[in-house]
Amino acid sequence: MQIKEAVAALSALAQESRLAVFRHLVEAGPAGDTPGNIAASLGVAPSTLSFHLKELANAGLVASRSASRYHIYSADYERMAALMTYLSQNCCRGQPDECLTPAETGLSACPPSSPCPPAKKGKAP
Amino acid sequence: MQIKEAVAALSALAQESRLAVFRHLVEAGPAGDTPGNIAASLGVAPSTLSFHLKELANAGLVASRSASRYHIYSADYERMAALMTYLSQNCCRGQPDECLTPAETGLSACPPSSPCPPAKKGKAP
DNA sequence: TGCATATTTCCAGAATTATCGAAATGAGCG
DNA sequence: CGCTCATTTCGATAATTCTGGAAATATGCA
Repeated sequence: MQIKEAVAALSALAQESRLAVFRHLVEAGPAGDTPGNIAASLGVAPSTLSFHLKELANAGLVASRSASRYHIYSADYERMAALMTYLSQNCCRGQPDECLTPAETGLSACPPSSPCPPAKKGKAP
Repeated sequence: MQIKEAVAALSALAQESRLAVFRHLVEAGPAGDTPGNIAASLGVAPSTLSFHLKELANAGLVASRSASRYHIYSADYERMAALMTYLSQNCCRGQPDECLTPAETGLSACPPSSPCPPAKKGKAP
């Protein structure tokens, strides 16, 4: 992922309505949901929701498909994971001892490209 | 983490200069860096950088401390990890079979609060 | 104390974004 | 073929954000 794509994805999520939409779709899972349902569920105008869905789609965070006369949007889990990887890339460079451990966060803060050794107990100066 | 905090953190990162600053600090590790160095390294005016650092600090993504006559900013890895956890919360609900596996991403897409079973091979409808 | 340097605050202008009503588009169904 | 409903596009307005120059503040040192 490149910085422009990352900014696009982060911008897409950096807005309360859109973050709510995205989380709604994350919870909906691969089955996704229709704009009508989402708009009703979040209480925004259909045109507003359409604007937000387009933003999310442009950022690659959601995908759409058609089923009968409905459109169905769903979250793109791979894109989400790619964004997370980008954010933590090169963490700990030169100071691996201080890197956050998976146990502390529930997530690995370091992707495979910059593996994170077990934390020791030293403190930063 | 609550939605307002998440939006604040995402907004802070959703800007090219600021994302570059944050990544610079992530690479710098716990040792951090001074505004002067960061501004020179990224080619932005000191006042502009100060504005961005304040945004990142308000979002809790960076911390600052003083050393001699310098200020030193550093990335807050825990906050970053909390944001990632928030983004993937409740993923797969009701459809765990489709959840992205750690092996596919290099990251666990599912935090401990909604553990992600091994993916099977079924496809979404 | 007073100077030098690092950093932040204040200000104003330019650019971008969020919102929703009204109108246009698209897809199925009778 | 034309109706109907779901969704998107258009347009206009309001609000927010990014930017850097100038001035203010802070810190250490002579």
